[in-house]
Amino acid sequence: MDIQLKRGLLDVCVLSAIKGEASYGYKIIKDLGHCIELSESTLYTILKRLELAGLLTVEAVEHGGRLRKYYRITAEGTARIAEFKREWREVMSIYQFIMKGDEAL
Amino acid sequence: MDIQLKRGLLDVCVLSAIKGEASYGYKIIKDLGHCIELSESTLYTILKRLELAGLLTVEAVEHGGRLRKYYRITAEGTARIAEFKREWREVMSIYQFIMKGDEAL
DNA sequence: GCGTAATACATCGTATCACGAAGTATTAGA
DNA sequence: TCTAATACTTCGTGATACGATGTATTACGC
Repeated sequence: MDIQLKRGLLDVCVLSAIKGEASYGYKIIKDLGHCIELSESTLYTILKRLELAGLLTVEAVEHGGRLRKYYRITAEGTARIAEFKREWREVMSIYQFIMKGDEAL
Repeated sequence: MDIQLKRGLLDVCVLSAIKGEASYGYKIIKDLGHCIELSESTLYTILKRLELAGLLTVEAVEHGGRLRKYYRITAEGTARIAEFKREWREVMSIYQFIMKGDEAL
């Protein structure tokens, strides 16, 4: 799918992927793979950005001799999802505009 | 609204604004203003990009002593809108994923 | 035992793109 | 006469998705 179209969705997708329970990079990619594909470099960039913004927290955990970073959503992160939900109404009205005059919406 | 969220919409919005009849920059901004705001620098950048991509054609017309560039959608431009329509199904399924587990969708 | 895939995270450079700032020019109205 | 509206252009910047590449360990097939 179009990269530009993904841009506004990715951050919130990642937040949504950890909103239930803490998760880690590799798992997030697998979980999201069903509906939206993203590369590792993209994900880790996003995770770092979201951490800096305070939307999630990180906790490194030893797992089978390997390091695993668990990401947990914060209250700000949850608020971001709620904000997205509000913005979505605007997005839909733009979609309506684009489709205006088109048969079979 | 969030810039990232706008990104995937802007090009198609502009195409949609000229899909009925040819229009020019200043008018497109006014027409789109109802549902999505964009600055002049943004619009003219988009118009040039869409022209280079063959999604629209330009025709300069003298109007009241001033130059006015009329933009007209091409078959490729119309196809782009149709493609967007198809992509939108994917976007909606991503939206469903984000909202999953949320009361009151 | 050995090679390969899977797991797991990180960094760098690049291309795309929306936008503010600033500029040019004309016309209409206060 | 000054300002606002009309109309288009260019430049620089910051944000960001991604491919390429690198590092390490574990698990599995042969």
